[in-house]
Amino acid sequence: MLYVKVMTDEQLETLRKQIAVYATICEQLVEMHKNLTAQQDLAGVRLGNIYCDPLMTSAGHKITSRQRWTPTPVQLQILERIFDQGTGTPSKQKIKEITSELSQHGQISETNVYNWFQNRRARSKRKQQNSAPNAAESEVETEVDSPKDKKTKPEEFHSQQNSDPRAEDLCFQNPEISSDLHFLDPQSSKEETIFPTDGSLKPTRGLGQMSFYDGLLSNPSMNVPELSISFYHLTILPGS
Amino acid sequence: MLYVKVMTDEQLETLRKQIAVYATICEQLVEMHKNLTAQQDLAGVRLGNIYCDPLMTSAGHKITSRQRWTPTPVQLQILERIFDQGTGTPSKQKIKEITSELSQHGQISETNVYNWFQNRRARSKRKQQNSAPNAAESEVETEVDSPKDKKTKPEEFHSQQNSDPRAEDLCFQNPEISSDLHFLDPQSSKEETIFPTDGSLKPTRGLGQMSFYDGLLSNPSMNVPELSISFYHLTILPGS
DNA sequence: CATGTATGAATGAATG
DNA sequence: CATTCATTCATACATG
Repeated sequence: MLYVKVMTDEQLETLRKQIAVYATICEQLVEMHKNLTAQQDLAGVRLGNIYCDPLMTSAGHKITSRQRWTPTPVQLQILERIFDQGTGTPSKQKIKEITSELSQHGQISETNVYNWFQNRRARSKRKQQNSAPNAAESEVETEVDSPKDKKTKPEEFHSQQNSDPRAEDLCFQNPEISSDLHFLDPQSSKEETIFPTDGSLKPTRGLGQMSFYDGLLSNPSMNVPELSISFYHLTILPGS
Repeated sequence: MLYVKVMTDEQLETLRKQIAVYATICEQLVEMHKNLTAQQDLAGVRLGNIYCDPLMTSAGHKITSRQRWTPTPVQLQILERIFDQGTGTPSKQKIKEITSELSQHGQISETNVYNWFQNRRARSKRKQQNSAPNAAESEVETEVDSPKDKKTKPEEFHSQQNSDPRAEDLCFQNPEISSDLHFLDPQSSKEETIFPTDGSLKPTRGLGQMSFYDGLLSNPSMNVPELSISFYHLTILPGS
């Protein structure tokens, strides 16, 4: 069963504007901050580091944990990008290069990179097979910026929705999805995107724990993540 | 002919996350600024702030909280039983079977089952070794448990999807706002908003703490908007 | 309404 | 690669 969200143009427009405000705010904030730090230089605080967490309480023991490597936002971004480029074979050499590059954005080892790719691929695959059946016109799946979305897959709907669609008048009965639903051809005509930018930030998980600078100021391009969501065009034909 | 935009759950989720990043960035910037300024005109004034909390506006929509799967009593019971049977290896195939069975007692997916066993085993083991080996010198290890750091993290939106338990029969659940798409089932309107409008998304964060950015954030044109876009729920019944 | 706990999920690393 | 383990995160839920 296909299951989607629908927006009117008006809603889309609103969303677009609202998000634009966010982008603006972020840019401004960053700009302001830069000026500020430029003035007094220091600002040593910056690399606040994540896991320090002085609030750890319990007195006595310090934060000794943290053995597991955790990619910083930038690193993750880069990794994802590389991953998307399809070069599914991170050769030994490649690994070294990547590691080298990523090390500029934080602690990292070749093993980390290796494992990352290993896991990324495996999970990406498993996720795919799990949501395969539902993919009617899978190609329509615009890349929504994402490589392979997270684990979230359209919950298995208990199969039994086999009964003939009865509420035809109110429903979208679609004997053949393609006949009732006309998606914009993803290839020929570009679909609409909220923002035309390339955007490729995958906020995989809370960023709160990572050094903010890793994600912003350390980033060469020093920019706020761009948003790029594409939508399908759904044309509703007068029901039968 | 009606004409609307369509989003899949994946896309919606991506959008949600991406926007969350903006919120996080704003929050972090504010936090950083706080640290910076704290160096120069430390302490003092800043506390004068009042918690204007202008963003807490909270339109108060009861965001449909459907994220984490929660096993029903029956399901749990079954799971436990299977677990006790010792078959520590819920093979792929077995998972399917179990899932299939449990689905008769409520929404559930293979992933859920998989995770459940994974966690069950792990925790079962940890508990065991946590109480048994006490005889040994536990020495310094006063707090074996999880550090449970209290780092103040920005809200993160998890939401996976899955959604209404029973949407198969109706097709278009439409929120009130648009009369555009009015041809469907007005009775069961289940509107969804991208974000809870309770302000948790805003860079606001704690109470009065931003002094420098107050102006910015308060600027009418810059004010972070309430991100609340409603979507229609469009369910496409499988053609026969 | 704040704080603590149980637990579903995400993910780095290890093993075959 | 395919699976599995271990650790950590974040939220649901119970408590005072």
